[in-house]
Amino acid sequence: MSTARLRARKLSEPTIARLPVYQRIAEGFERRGLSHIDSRQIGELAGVTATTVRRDLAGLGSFGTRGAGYEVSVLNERIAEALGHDRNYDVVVVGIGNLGRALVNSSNFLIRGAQLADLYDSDPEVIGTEVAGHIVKPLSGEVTRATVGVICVPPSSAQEVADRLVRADIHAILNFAPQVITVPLGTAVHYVDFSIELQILMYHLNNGTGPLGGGLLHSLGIAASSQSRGT
Amino acid sequence: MSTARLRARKLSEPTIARLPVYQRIAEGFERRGLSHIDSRQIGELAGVTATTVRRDLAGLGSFGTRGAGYEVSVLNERIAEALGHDRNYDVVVVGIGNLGRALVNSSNFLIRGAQLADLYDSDPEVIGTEVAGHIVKPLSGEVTRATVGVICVPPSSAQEVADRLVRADIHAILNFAPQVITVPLGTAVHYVDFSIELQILMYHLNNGTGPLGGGLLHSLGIAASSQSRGT
DNA sequence: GGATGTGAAGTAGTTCACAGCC
DNA sequence: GGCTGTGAACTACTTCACATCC
Repeated sequence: MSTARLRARKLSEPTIARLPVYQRIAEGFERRGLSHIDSRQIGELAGVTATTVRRDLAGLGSFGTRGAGYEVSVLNERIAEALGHDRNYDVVVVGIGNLGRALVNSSNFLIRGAQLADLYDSDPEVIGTEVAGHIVKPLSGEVTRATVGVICVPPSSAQEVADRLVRADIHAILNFAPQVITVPLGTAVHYVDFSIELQILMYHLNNGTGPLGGGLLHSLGIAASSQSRGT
Repeated sequence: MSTARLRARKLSEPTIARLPVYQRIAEGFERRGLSHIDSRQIGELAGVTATTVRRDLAGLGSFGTRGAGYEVSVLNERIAEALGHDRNYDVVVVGIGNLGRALVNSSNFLIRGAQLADLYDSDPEVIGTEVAGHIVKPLSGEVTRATVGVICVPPSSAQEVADRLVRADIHAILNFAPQVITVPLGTAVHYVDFSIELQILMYHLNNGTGPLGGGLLHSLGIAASSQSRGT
């Protein structure tokens, strides 16, 4: 592996959260047939300064061209590498209600490097139906071995589902249920809560000048990710 | 001026993003009939240190009791105030597909201070049906005056919908479509992108020790909002 | 000329450590 | 005893400014 060195670099959390944004921008340029992009353009679209973009990208190795910017195909490639998109992780989704359907049908959710392995639900009406090209399986059975498990069930059954995923030897969980779940040491849980962004918006509305009243065209809030210890 | 509420205090962005998490934890304690909670407990459940919790809460005024912690009802109240939950903002949702339905039916999305005003869709099959107690209106008509507009349509029509919301004098937009939209100065747009959290998870999987490989019980990531390309 | 990449400076956020109070 | 609230120290992140290279 000649590219092993890229793995070794440790990127800061804010940087990691911005890379997917840059990548989407680069993909847009690529679709439009543009071959180059510079840090100022990325910054404007991403809502951050050009300097921040350059710092972030410098962390992936120096692949920009002075005077010309970044080649979009290379940019895409480097970000994909950095984020582990060359890996093809299997993703299982549990809970095929509105949210689960929205996710698996989204052009956006399953990006390169993540592939849908299986869908599970407990509702007999849903089991056996086809969603996003997959037959929904009963939750009662065995869960496929996969890398990432996504929980889209109501909060009341989130913990039960988490336990099941853990039993299936899944060590990375993305939890969309508004419910704190506990898992054994060595398993990662990330929580996604779309009400938080609404609440942040409300805070700023309520307080006049935030990052938005300030007259900016748009504001960018970045994921804060952290961890806790438990039982 | 000092009679005014805690409004005046300016909270840091990371603090604002954590408050909704603390609030959910406090609500959980309240439901379980517990009257007090301390910073260490909140920290463990939220995935941050006890010191961070105390700093954050100190920003809302000193309402803890030394030796005993925080009274959950007071804690809830203070956070609600700080986030502007006493305001009752009207929220309109455009795009009643899977995602729109998931949002409006979620116990979680519409929190105190935000109330659903109207739902819109362009699909004749959907218009006129009842969702979450509201009759879905045609997007072709006039959009109700509201405080916050939520976009849940496919990326290709996101800009068009944004224009319409702006015309309806809405100055705060929450965009779930993976598409950068441009709005006039003075309008705030927050982006929610649930693939980002998955990508962060993948990065850490790929790199072994992240905030998760470190052997922690679980990590807490907060929904990311971001920005991508436009036009 | 024009844009990257990066030391140096500046700013924001977190953690330490402990005084203060219950 | 226990836990809050906070100055002080520390760490992380961002921005400035410019040397560097195409």
